[in-house]
Amino acid sequence: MARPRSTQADQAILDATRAVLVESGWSRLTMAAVAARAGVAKTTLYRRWPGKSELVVDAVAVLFDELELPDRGSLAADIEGVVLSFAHLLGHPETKTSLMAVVAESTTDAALRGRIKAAVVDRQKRLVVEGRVRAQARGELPPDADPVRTARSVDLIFDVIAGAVVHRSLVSAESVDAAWARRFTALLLGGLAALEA
Amino acid sequence: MARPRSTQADQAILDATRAVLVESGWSRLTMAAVAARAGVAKTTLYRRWPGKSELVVDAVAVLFDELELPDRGSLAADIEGVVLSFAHLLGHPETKTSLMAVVAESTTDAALRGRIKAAVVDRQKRLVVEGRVRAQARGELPPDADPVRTARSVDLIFDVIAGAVVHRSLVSAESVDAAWARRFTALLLGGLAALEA
DNA sequence: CCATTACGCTACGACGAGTAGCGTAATACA
DNA sequence: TGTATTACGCTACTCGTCGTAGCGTAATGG
Repeated sequence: MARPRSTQADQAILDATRAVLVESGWSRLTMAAVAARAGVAKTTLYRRWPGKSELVVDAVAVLFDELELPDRGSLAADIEGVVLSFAHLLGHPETKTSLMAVVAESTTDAALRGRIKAAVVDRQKRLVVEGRVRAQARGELPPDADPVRTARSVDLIFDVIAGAVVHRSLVSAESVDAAWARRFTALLLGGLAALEA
Repeated sequence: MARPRSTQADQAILDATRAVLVESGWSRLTMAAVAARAGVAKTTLYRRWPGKSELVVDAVAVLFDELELPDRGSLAADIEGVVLSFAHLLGHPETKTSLMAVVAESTTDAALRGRIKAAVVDRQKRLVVEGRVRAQARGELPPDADPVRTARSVDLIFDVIAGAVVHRSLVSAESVDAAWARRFTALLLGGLAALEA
């Protein structure tokens, strides 16, 4: 029975966060700058988010939603495709910077860890599930037997794909190009065959 | 023709950095605290390292040197072993916190990226090379043919192993236990067979 | 013994996180 | 159409940390 929060302000703040992130990177992103850019008071930010990390997680999570899995005709082509689009996404400064920054913060903050898991990790596992279903329809993979076993496989594959791409591009600091994607896919496909056997 | 820098102070500073890291984590690690713990003046830190990130990279790099690859009799057992010891290392707060923190910083700092690559990544690739040589001696893998191809394989395998373990334990926030290591190893071995074929 | 450099110390400026308090605007509900 | 209730903007503030300046002192090579 009172004034509700402006959803318009929410949107403006998240947009502004991404914009400032692109320009300044994580370390030089200040709450004051976000507030100014969004056209709201700094206090409004703190009324909605506990701090910088949480704000950035929410602002960045949607960026990963642009990842899709168009049907490229074979499991191999699908994997190569998603590897390359994930790498492309990680090429954007605001994505890599903020993803790593919030992951780093999360190592000493359990609540933040949960937020990342819900907003990014669990949301993107859909890609693995989708690719799997499609491959099964094509007859490239056997149908699911045990649901527990299936869930474990999805988790494993997700960590292998996402982990390898992130590690190569951000830690090893080497480019994820078509040639690398092809070799990685060959490795993964061979592994999948062994796993399902 | 003058007073040289105290190497003893260098050591004390690096030790202190690790100690403070354990107690406070990255975000609450202050240069003042490190200086106090090391028994030196804060200015002495800045005379040697440009900032916090560079100091922490140097302090943490040596932690990864404790990783070894004892001969467990088979390639599968060797991989499982190194996966588990890497996961164990990442279990220590100071390792995971500082590794992620410096990687995050490196996304906007090319010099730091180079420092990490030299001090951590390139140093630890020895593990992959060693496991590979050992497996070849056992006849589990074919001998090297093309050196370029070999180098690419080493890079790929390194990113897959390190990436998957880091991603699972730090991003997905799930534990890397013996069961997971076994499944991951099965996947990787299957992939290696396909890669070498 | 002397020039040179490192070191410890104190003090300081700059900046950003996060909070408090107040007046005002917007909305649900009666 | 009021009226209670809550969001909002604004200003001002505390607090902590980074990074630097300047100075006197200690250690070392020649």
